[in-house]
Amino acid sequence: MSEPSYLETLNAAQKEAVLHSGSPLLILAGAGSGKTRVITTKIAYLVDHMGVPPWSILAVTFTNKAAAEMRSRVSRLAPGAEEAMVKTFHSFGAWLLRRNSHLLGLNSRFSIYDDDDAQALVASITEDLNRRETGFYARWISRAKDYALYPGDNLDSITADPDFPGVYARYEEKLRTMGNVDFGDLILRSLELLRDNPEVRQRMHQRFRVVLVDEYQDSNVAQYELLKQLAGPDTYLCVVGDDDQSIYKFRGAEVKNILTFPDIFPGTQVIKLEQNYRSTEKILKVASRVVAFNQERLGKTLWTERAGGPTPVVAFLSSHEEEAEYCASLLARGSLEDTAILYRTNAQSLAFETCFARRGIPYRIVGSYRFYEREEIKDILAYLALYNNPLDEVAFRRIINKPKRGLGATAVEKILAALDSANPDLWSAAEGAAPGLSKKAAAGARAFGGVKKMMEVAMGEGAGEGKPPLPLSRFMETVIRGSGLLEYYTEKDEVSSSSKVSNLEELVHAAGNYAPGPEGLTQFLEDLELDRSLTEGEGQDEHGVTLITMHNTKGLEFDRVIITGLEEGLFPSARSESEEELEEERRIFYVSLTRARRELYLTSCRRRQLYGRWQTLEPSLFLSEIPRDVVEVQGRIPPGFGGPALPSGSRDGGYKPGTGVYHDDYGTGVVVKQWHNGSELLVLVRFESGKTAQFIPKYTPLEKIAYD
DNA sequence: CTAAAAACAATTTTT
DNA sequence: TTGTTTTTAG
Repeated sequence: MSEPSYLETLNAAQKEAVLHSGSPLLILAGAGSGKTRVITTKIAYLVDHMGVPPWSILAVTFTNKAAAEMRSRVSRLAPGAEEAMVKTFHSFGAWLLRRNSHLLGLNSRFSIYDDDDAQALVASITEDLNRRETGFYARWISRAKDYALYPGDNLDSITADPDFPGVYARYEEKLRTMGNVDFGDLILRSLELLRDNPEVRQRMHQRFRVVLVDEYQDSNVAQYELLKQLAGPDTYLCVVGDDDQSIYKFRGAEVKNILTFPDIFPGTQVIKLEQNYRSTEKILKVASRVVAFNQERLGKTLWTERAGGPTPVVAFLSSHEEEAEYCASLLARGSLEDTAILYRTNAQSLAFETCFARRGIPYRIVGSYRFYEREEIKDILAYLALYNNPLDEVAFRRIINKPKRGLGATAVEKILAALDSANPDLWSAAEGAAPGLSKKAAAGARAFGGVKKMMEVAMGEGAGEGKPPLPLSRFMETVIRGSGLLEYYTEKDEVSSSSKVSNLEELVHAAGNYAPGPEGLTQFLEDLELDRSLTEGEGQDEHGVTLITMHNTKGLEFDRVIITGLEEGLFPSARSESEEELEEERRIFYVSLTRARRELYLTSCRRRQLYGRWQTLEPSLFLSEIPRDVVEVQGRIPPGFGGPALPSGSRDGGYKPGTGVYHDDYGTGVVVKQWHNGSELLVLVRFESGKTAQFIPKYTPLEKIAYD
């Protein structure tokens, strides 16, 4: 058979990766090395030339955007190959659970709880916890599930909180009684399903002969375990990733998954894609030198044929305001669309927004508003979720008194207590509990029960049995009006000139693409739950310079990249104290650097307003890791830059005598002396008040300030 | 129950 | 400084 034309343009390593077969394959794909191209070509080739039926191929990604991109590129390469299943890990889990809900005791129309819902569930099973605390528990539960840990397991690695195992256990119990799942369950319960049901597992092995995983360095332990279950003796397994671009540890991503892949799957062949097609040689040099400081890596060396290009610039500036001005002056030439301004924290965007608005420079901020997280959207979705699963207590609590029906905390408890065989669901429990409630509350409870009947009629179920279901968009309108939310939000919009009603209309519009009836509704809800970028908010200008967090740039590229805020405490973040965390910050830097095609600027400010207070900052450790001869330095060069990298232990030790500090109780003062007592650093400070005090900066918040 | 005052934190984020 | 949550007063 002749070679298809799409193979001709690949380099040797890429081609080898596409043609490889017969053993597990790990593709280590450096930034800009044509990773997506290889993976999509591989799928096309398998279908076109290896006789693999497309439906027996499973390709897993981490984001919906990546899945959509992959799907469209595959179908362009080989018509027919788009039959391959390309899904995110989570949507694959949902697909699997939906088909096997009976084996796991799930409601067949289960809903998927997001982080907010999970937190609401924590709140409902605990007492006297504020939002912060329930948030902690919800996050710990989610993290435990990332690591495939159950309430009975040793959870010390998650938190030392003694109440955590109990809260986690009650959370799980409640979730299972309701028959719903959270995000973590999409992976964890899929894993259980395959592990405990040999028939299901074998069926999957027969169905999926080829399993591909993209961005494997982002996978967590549960996903890794799921992958092991999915890989049968005859499954062709191929994972693609870059250990240097693993930047999601804080949400459970485990670099070890990719580092140890060859050990776990014996016989693995490793192919490295090291030719970079994106950046100039000079940019790559900066990136390579910096990331080489990391110990925990497999080690690759990116190279390129793109010699020449402008020398990367390091600019030392006096303040964040000057930083914004500096960016603005750069933007005076070149294209706005091809430029991105990167920062570590979202709060940093403000200075740029202010400056650019004043100067009339159009900009767009990536990833700020989320349609799905809006109050009115979540409200209406809660009505639908409770319709689909009438035991969904989280949805119930959200909407029972919204709009106001005169049902307070007492009434809610009475209704929940009325759940029994006569009133097996929360709608009828509300009606059943009515006689025991105050007159006003009783009327409200009956009205609430009535909403369900109205929904049934529109859906052609229950009270509406025999009638054809309304189109889904008409059904949505019925719910919005019948629940009373339309009136409620119309009024709110008038008072606070918001546009909640039009957001609801947008949701109705989106429902128009789905089939009428319960199946369409369930699919609609699942799509919304799993893809929250689906209906991005209005946003600012579609064109203009891009303002974006470093994390959000993953997978993107720009002609010109400006990385801002290279200061100790900001980037690397003050929160990253261990060597491991510092390495993760360095990978974030690496990802940021490798986004640039041609021009690269790095800025570092001497002073910056943080949390409303001016702070003096030292240049980032990372700047000292860049060799002087590969960059051009602008501005006043601070001492220490350009020398050997500082040992990481001394990063925070800078309380030289004369350093200005601020203490919340004592006020401003000057360091008199600093010394070490064993491993602890101590400082003696004389305050303006005349008082003198001694601190261990590690435990006492002392802010360094400019003192003159 | 609402509105005003006080207290309190404040990375990174997809599913 | 900012936005949010909790407390308090009415």
